Amino acid sequence: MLDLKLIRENPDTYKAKIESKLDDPKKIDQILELDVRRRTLIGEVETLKATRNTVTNDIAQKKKNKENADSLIAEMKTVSDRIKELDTELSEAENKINEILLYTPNIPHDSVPVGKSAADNVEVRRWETGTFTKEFKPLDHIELGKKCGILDFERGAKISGSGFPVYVGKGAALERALINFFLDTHTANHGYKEIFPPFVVNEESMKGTGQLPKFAEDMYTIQADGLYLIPTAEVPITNLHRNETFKAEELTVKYCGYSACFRREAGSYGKDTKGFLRVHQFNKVELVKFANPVGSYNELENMVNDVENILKALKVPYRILLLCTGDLSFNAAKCYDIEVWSPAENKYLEASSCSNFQDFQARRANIRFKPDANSKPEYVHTLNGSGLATSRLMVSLLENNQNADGSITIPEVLRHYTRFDVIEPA
RNA sequence: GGAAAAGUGGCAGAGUGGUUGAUCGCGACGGUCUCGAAAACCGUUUUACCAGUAAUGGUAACGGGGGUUCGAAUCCCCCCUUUUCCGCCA
Repeated sequence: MLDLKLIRENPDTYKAKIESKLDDPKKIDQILELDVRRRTLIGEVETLKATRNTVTNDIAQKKKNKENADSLIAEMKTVSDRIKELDTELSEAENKINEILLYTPNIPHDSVPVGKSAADNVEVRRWETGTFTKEFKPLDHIELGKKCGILDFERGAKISGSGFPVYVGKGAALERALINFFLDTHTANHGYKEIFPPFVVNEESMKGTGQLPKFAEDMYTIQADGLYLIPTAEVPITNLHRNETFKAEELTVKYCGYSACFRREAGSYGKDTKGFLRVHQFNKVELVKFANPVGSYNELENMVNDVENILKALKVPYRILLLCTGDLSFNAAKCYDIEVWSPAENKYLEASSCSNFQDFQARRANIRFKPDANSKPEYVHTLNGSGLATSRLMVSLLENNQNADGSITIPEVLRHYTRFDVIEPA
């Protein structure tokens, strides 16, 4: 959520920034109009409340002296009625402002390139060691999965629906190995504290991180209990500190956590439907940071490096993109996508995005810190990144490590976890 | 699922319709004393919003939301959370 005061002070900047994010700058005008109305109403109603408060004291005094206060009471009755009316109008105006703000995206950081679509994203760097150079035509991950008997999309569709893959045998073990490898690396080498969060959260949490109200149709819901299946561990982990205030010296707080992720992917039917490319349930280890605004952009760069270390260790070719304003997600002020190479698709697949949300989520979720003992609390900056999602990484991993006979070589760093070196065709 | 109790300022804990934003204590902060510290003593100590350059003034907030009343921390209704007991399940 954006800061109403800052909007009031710099309306033109905000309009331009919103427009660069391909959203409607008229929202800013609407907010400002409602804000004027709101402040007028506040002036009126608070004046009335002030008189009521003094007269009410007079009434109390008269009653104490056994004097008659009937006329004052009658007078205050009409004042109170008017107050009630104005309060209603006021809360209507405030609700409207809030509603618009909840649907208004974060504004991009100045270092974000202006652009209209994914085509305008800027490639920052590339790491190609391990690119597929073998002498045969690579199979795609679906064919490999079938050949080796490690992935079962058909039975997944039978028991749950399409987009719910089943991992079998060494496939399941490999999935588990990846998750453990990510968590161990981030906790042991990168200084994150591990969290194993609930996979289901309440509405407040979904609002706090910005999934609600705008993206309600993307969530799986548990209607009877008013709960939501999480689309990412970002939601429970960021909300751990909802309505809390950090001490400055506690920052940066760094968490990593595994969760299954549930996404309805409403409206994206027919797009990337093959195998793992777009699924309703997948596994992810998420990185979350609560940072002092002063250093938050350094923390973003560090987070990208943390993810890169994993890919380098796995010897998966990848590239880093800096997203342009038009491709930036609703919550983000700046975002890097990390894409892994799929030799069978002959393209890069998004496997991670690392974002700085600045105070956008912190304002919604009321997460603050005290710069020093005597100062007023300020909002922290929240950051998060996938470190990593297993499904698209699995695509790259299987395809890049396949051999001519259809077997798949396990990257060395994972063998300690899998306790096998190779997956043979079934 | 059933029953009971509780939810007040950083913490602890008073307060059952009228100057109560809220006694007292602890903590924190500032000061006196001291070479320094402790102790003691004095003082300060919530947040949000509105108006104002500011000093300051005003409004609101006692788990959340409604209601009664001229007036609600205090009365009524609904919800949430916590604790305890019973049942059920692991």
